[in-house]
Amino acid sequence: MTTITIANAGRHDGQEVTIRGWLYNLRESGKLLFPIFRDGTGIIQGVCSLKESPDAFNALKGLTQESSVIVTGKIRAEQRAPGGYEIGITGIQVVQKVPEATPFPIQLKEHGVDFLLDQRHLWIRTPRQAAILRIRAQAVKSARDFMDAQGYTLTDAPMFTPAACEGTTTLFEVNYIDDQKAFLTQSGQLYIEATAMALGKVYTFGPTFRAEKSKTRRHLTEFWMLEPEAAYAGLDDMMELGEGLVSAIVQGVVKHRSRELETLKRDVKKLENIKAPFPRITYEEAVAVLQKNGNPTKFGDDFGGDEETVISRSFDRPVMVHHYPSAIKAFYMQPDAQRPDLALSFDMLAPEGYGEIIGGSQRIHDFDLLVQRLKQNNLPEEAFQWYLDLRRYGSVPHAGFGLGLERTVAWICGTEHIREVIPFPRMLYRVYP
RNA sequence: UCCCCGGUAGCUCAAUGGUAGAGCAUUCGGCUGUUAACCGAAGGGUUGCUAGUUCGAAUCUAGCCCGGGGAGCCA
Repeated sequence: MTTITIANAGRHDGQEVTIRGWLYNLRESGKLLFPIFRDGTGIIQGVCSLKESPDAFNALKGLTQESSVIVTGKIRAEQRAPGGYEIGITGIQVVQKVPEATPFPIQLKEHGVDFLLDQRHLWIRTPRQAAILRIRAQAVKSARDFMDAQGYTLTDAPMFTPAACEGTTTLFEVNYIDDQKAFLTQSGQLYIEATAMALGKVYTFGPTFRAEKSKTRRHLTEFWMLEPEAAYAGLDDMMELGEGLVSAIVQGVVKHRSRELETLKRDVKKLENIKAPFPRITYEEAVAVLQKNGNPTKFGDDFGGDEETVISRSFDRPVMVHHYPSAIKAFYMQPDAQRPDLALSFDMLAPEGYGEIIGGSQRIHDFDLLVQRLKQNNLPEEAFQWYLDLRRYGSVPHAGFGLGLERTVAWICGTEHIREVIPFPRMLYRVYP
């Protein structure tokens, strides 16, 4: 007997097969049962009649949702079945029956956010959530394949750090060994600046932690970030890399996860259009776009969610806004030679109102300027000595950016909130399950 | 930290000052092509907590707790 996955059921039309999975739903119609099974790759309807398979019928009748089962039967094309194929059940083994006293809490209907988040360990079994997690995995694979093909080497940054990377955002403090203080990283950037000077072109990809009191659909306390850094690279190099990376991620998902996008009812045409080059506008041009749309933003203001939405809605592809004022950007960003009040920085804003998915810049490579900026930002110089070493020993112009994985995947999936695109979201006031 | 919204059965919601209800889920019964199946019946409630107003509070008031969305900040 061949054991198959439901996703491949169509290839076994007419064959007797085994499916190992769970009971997703059961419709009973007298002496005829219509169970729907899932196995993580998809769902398929089964048919079981009392007359033809009495043993299987009795095992299945009244069986509770999410009971684990091993089913044997014949695959056949069937117009009336969801998905076009069904399995005519000849045998069933119940691996574990969900007790009636404790039924599976997630039903085939709408549920509230609070409830679903409390049940996240079970929520991920639903077809929609499973599709999202597969798309996330594909996005990671496409991103890493692209970076590797571009000659970038993965160099992992530490999770424990002795000080802030940017000083402004709130850090999680942890007790390190023998009463030392340490913090959970908020970015691997400072460390990959070091590995970039060792290896040339590098990136880091892993979780980062921000103890910000942010309660919005775009924020997680723990999120994953892919950060490239390259020696002898400038702002334009990073914008080119960024548009190539995002194109590769989106096209990889479109190519390999069309079934999942269909499950999510995502408009794939909008994604197929996401190909480099992306539009680029300066900060000053972006301010003009905002003012034309009646937004009160003036030169020198930073953009909030509303502003990002207005700007990104003006384009059908991600747009890169560059040359922000230094005053509203991080201390380590290189000023423009012609316009010292502007930083060689850029943000990439995703379309459809999803906002910033990349933030990047060329870094300050001059020792004295960096020391000056540390002082201006009241950052402890002692903690940054190793970082300053990178400007003492063969300093070169270099640049990089950070891509937020969850924001990118949320946009690709079209989800309302980024909490759905990570298996177990960590948010303000929520660390369960 | 601030602003806005919410908390009623396991779940999704109704009841706006006068006996706390429906659908789903669960249990029992019926149905040979169902599509979140359908039909009939049953069990299931300290209306987030505390105090107050009132003859009477799920409903009005105050405080607190919990959750959601947003601002700031950021990916």
